[in-house]
Amino acid sequence: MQFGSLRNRIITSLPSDQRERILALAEPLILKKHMVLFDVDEPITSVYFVEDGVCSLVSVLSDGSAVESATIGYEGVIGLPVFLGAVSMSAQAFMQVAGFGYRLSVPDFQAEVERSPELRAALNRYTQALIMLVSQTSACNRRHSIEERCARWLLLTHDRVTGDSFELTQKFFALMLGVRRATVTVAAGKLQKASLIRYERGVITVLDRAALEAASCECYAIVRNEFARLQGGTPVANPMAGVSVSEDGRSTVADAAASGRGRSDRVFSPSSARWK
Amino acid sequence: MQFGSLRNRIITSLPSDQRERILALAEPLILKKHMVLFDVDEPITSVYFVEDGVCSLVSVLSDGSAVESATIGYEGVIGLPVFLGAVSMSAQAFMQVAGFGYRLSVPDFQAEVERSPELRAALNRYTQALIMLVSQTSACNRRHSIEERCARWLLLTHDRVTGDSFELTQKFFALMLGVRRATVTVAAGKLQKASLIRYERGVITVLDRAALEAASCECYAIVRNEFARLQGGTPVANPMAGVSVSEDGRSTVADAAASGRGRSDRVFSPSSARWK
DNA sequence: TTACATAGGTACGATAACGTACAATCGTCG
DNA sequence: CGACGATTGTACGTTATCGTACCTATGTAA
Repeated sequence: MQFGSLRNRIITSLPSDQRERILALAEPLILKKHMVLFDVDEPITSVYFVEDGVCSLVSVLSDGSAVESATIGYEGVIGLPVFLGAVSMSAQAFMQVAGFGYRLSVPDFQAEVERSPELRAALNRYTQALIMLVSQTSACNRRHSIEERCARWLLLTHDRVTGDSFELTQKFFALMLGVRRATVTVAAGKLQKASLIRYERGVITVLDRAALEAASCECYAIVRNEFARLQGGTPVANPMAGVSVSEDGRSTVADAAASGRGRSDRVFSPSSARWK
Repeated sequence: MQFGSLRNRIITSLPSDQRERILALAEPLILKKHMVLFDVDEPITSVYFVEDGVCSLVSVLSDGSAVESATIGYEGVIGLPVFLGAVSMSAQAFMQVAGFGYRLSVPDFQAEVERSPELRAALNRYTQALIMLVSQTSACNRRHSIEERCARWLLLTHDRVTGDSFELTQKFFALMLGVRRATVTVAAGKLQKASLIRYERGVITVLDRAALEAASCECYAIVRNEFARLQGGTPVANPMAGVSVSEDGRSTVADAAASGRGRSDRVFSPSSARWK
């Protein structure tokens, strides 16, 4: 991946004249490892269109710990709060895996948003995708095992970087997943022993992507499919089809809980509480 | 709270002519308990402005379990995916605590969005608030104890309903927090023994709000303050100030992790990795 | 009045992840 | 070259929460 081979999905979705106008205004720059693109409650001064690499959006807790709520790569943009009318956010965005991208000053960005309905539409769709990503990650963090979440995270990252290797120490991996480093060592160790990945002093290599997908929870596929649907990639059959909603398409979580069948029950009942 | 005493923050933020136009188009309706406002991957046909009660946005997992990623009340709207250019979402929205609100058909809603910059701005700000809520909830779900999360959830709900009592069985409470019902029984039992709440056959009563705030994690205050900041309520000093960011205002989570000090370290180091 | 479903309380062994600590290896820099 | 920091691997006792089951109380409907 080199400068010039544009792949940022927001920018590439624009008509060519707008694309070129933005690129003329934007400053291409290397996004170094751990570079902070915006910080907790500090004014956002630039908006970044990632081309390569992975940026982590993390929520910081008062005990000093932090948990990743989203990863952002070439499919998105860093600085959405500006688009949404805020000047800052109670979260931090920093580069987890180094790469590069384009930087636009907030005034330039706002001017482009103002004059381009296509840009607004692309940002709106990305916002929707981000909400879905953060929601799914939230549920995943609560219910899925470390090993599944490791695999999910590696897949999301692999999708966003060039090649099969990227820099990531277990310390940062643990930070992202909200667990101890030692927990990551064990979980990633299992993936390593099964030859799905290789880990060596801060560099991780994906060896068997298909097996990694099998080792991950459904969250990866759900997220990938939603992004494809919203950004026009290749949609894949939703893995939740036939599971979360029964054949009549009217069943609900509320019903499943209300009807007294537990969370491991895979078939929901027909709805009765549903609004008529 | 009666029909007529408008308090939905999106609608009340609009100029009076627009407010009345929307209310003329909208259908007031009772939002019954467990009514499903939109469902996983099903087309969203109406947008709801909540006036009273609480709607839960939940992610459904393939084992049939579900976890709440956001609560929505009079401060927001159900159907944001439509505003953001999607027709459905891989999540379910259903009334957790009954109430009432206004319903707008998707075409009417889209027409209003089209002609009102103020509505778009309000929806944008709410979208930003929602992203922050979901992110914070995600981190909270991963790191905070059940008791803290119980308290947080009760406070968020208490803010959105009329009076100090509302209907909520432990089964649904557990569903929201992503834990077993028995776990909620124990955690809520502690809050009850301490006289912070009272629990009786599906009705929960907040007895000591101040103590409940003390029992909750910081997430409640962070979320409340961010909503106030974005929607023009009464901002309160951010409880994270001085914790997540050191005096020079340039410290980062990345640095805290990179510098070898653990997650329980409350002071972050000055930044060196930060972009220059 | 009886039967039944719903709601909440409790128990108990199982287990995933925790906090902490320490050792081994490797790279870098004085 | 030698010291030190960074990275990974491993261990051990602890703890929060799990899965499951069972009991009681209460409201509701036959």
